[in-house]
Amino acid sequence: MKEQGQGQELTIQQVAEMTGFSVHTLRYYERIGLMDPIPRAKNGHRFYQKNDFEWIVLLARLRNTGMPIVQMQRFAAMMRLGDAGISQRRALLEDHERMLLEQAQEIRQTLDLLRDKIDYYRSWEAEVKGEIHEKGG
Amino acid sequence: MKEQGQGQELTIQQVAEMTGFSVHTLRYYERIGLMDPIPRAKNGHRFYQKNDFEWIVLLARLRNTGMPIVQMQRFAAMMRLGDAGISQRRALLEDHERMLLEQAQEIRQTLDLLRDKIDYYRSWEAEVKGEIHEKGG
DNA sequence: TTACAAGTTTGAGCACGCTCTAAGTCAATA
DNA sequence: TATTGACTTAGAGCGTGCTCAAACTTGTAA
Repeated sequence: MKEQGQGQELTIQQVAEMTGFSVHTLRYYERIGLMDPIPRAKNGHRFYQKNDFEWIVLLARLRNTGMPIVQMQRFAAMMRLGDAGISQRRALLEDHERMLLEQAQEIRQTLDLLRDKIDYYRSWEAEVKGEIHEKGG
Repeated sequence: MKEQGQGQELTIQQVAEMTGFSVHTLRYYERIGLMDPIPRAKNGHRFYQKNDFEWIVLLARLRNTGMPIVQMQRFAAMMRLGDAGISQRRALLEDHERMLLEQAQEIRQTLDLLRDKIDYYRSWEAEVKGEIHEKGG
């Protein structure tokens, strides 16, 4: 029995490979309420559907950009509220958007600094090499 | 005795305020070798000089952009090598540069996604509001 | 039918990066 | 002289986010 329904199911391994989460982490996230309970096959194994997968991809993006678990839990809770949670969900995403803009600026400034230093090291290396060359003949 | 030398010294408090690190963290960083030992006044209090301060600002940028402590320790060790450490230092900074470029891309993609969702929520909110308005008269 | 691979659960363990505590020193002020 | 406040040290403690361990079930392949 390789397929359970319309053949759209993914095993936990497959989801792990596709999202970058470990299987441990996927189970952990389900445990702490970041996902609704994933449907199980008769043998107890999870099978993930398309909409589960898309939710996990969203979680991955949020997590990879530094959203704390507790905030993702709040977001998941708002999802369960349906209409009643829309404004809160928007507010939470707008908060994260602001965070990312700040993060992006810090990265830009640090990239500028790094490039200055790298250039400086490069010229220093050239100089040292030049001296060695002179010394060496 | 408010000033110790040319009046360029900073207390640990001042450095903390200026860099965003806590005084605890500044002492911790010194302990674990991220900074050379900071000179002390007769009473044992640290006084930070301009070059100490600049090094700490660099540490702050690296840390704020996600460089792990152990990598900063390697970088600090390379500083102590002088000329011999230049190429390694450049390589380490180039590694971090690459990391930041990836991070920046992840942020851009996530910002796109967030904006889509925020727009979607906004239109959803307008719709729900509209229905309430109709119902309410 | 025996072995193996892939999954399950609950709970413990761990790496990282601080953060705090306790006990003490010192200089300035009331 | 007593108190206050900012600092010192060494070491313990803690929050976050996984990550692993142990014991078990199930389905497939030899």
